[in-house]
Amino acid sequence: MPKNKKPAGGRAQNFEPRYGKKTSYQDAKRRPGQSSAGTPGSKSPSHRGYRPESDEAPRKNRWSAQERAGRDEARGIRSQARDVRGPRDDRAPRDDRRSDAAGGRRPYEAQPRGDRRTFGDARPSYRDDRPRRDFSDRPNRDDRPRRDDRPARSFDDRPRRDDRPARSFDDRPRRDFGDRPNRDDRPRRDFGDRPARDDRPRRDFGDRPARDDRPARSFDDRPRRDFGHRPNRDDRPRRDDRPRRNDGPSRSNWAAETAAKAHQDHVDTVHERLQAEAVDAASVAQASFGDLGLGENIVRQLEALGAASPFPIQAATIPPILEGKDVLARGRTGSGKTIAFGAPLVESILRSQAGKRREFGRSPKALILAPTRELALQIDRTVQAIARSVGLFTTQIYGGVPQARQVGALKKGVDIIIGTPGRIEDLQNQGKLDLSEVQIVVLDEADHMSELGFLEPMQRILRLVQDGAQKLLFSATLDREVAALVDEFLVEPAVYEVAGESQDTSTIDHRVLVLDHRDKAEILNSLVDRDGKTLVFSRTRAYAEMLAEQFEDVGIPAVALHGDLNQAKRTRNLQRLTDGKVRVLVATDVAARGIHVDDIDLVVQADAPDEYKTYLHRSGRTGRAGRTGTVVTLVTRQRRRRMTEMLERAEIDAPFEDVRPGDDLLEEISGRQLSNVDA
DNA sequence: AAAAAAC
Repeated sequence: MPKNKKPAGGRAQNFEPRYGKKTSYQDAKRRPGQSSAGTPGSKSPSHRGYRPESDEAPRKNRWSAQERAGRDEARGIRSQARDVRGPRDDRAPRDDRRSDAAGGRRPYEAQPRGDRRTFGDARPSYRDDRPRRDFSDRPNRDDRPRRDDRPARSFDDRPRRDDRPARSFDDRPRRDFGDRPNRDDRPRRDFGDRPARDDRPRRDFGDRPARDDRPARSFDDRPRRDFGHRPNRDDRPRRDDRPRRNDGPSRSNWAAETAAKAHQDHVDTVHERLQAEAVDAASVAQASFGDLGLGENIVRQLEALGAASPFPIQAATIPPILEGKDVLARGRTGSGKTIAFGAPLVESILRSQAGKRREFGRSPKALILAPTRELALQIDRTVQAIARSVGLFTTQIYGGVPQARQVGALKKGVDIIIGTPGRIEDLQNQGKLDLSEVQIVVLDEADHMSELGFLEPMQRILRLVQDGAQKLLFSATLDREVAALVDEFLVEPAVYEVAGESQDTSTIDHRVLVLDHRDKAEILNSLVDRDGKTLVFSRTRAYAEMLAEQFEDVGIPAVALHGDLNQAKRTRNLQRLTDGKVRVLVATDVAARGIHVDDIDLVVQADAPDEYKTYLHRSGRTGRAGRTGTVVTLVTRQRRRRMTEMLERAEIDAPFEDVRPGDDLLEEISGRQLSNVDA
């Protein structure tokens, strides 16, 4: 494990910020349809709204870190080190807590479960241990005491909706492109006018001919392939200086791929650049965050977050980002990408604001975009902590929650916006968000943000930002798919990746179970009936929901995470897994990318993914920061061939094993992790 | 084809 030099600082991304004093503001969670709204929990165990008295006190912890952070943000409250649980020290103790709360491992049958969950929001019934769950939706009740201090906020913002001008996509700016012939040949066209071109060696637009042959963009081919034929070779001179390169296994793989699939075009260029820089990353691995150019406060905060010294991807990207370059970076899952862009972003904004007053109502100077709300929340947890260490403010702008709080924060003035495309565009169109002063834009999961449904919104947003703004694109699977954005918005981007990050050096153990469809349910039950945290992926929302119910039916506490749930439930269910209140989360691909939960040691793909990139991202929910983890993919016999091909594209070696209910193999997989006693 | 992202 070359790049995991400091697994110690490992979970840098999962720390929780210190929360300021909590306020009782909870309108975001209260739902109109909530039946018990306003009344205290029932004293009767049989009542749907039952809430044991003993829950009262501890209940406060129910608020998720992000909710609290968001609330504080809105109220402009400074954090006060009142952490109930330290940033990352909560991990160890949490396990213990878990076993208590969950009652330890129990066989399916053993689980006493009250009435079947009624589906609405509350499926409290079966979990004796967690009655308050239902209340989650209505936070108010519980913490009500606080209400006193703080007037409850009601959806005052709601009304605005009306005044809100409808968003019409028609007026989109991109029209300009009309003149560009490019779409087809798109990439180079732009560069033609751009001066950058000249100095920019890696762009091999010249050879682009490849494009032609490759009319359809296939996502299948991974990006790296490209490197093989990349013309860049020219700039390669650097390689000499950096020895690492050679060792980088990834390189050779790419070369091989390239040879096999030389049809790729411009993207290749980008990638090539990556390799070259990768060497650098390694060479600077010994540098400290301070050496890389970050200020004292930020360095101290990073340390508090568990990031004592920079990971390779961080060492590689921080300097160029501080220099103001546009950067493309690829670092495999769990390699510390959030800090890689978050820390230098804060440092840069800080420098640009040096000597200036923090004015009320100032427009945001940086924008960080993510594909899902959960990821946006998670990124904010890291970036907000860093930003606040130097007096800068962040706010989350994403959908599914009332706008009021977000708009309120914007009115006061924030420095960094972290959010999802839809709401950002929405508020911008309403005139409540001014992006004209944005100096740095980050696209996390950039390749995903360049896919069909995301590309146009991203283009519209980027066009609202001043031309000179710095652009940073990050992803574990960065490939040519980002070309559409790179070509239009980036100038001479530097590309980075960490050498040696091949799947061979991964800490993830991959296996494929071949089964009969009729045995699937039973086999899944066996796999998730374990002590460690398990993340199960399904292809559809309906199946995710169904599986969660199925697991609960056999006594295995489980929650679901997918787009059919309201944001409160999504946030809460993910938090439950993070807290360890449940050890099984069944999710759609909404949780495939970026989400970091410590200690997920088993990822089960109830439905095999269709794309190798999806496979890599889902797998990446485990084995983070050098930890070990297992990924099990269930396939029927008919799908073996497809699965084999996909694994090849992902460059993953995984044994295929036939399995039937009751096989020891299942126990081995499910029990092997963690403190298993059966072993 | 599904999922995600605004209301």
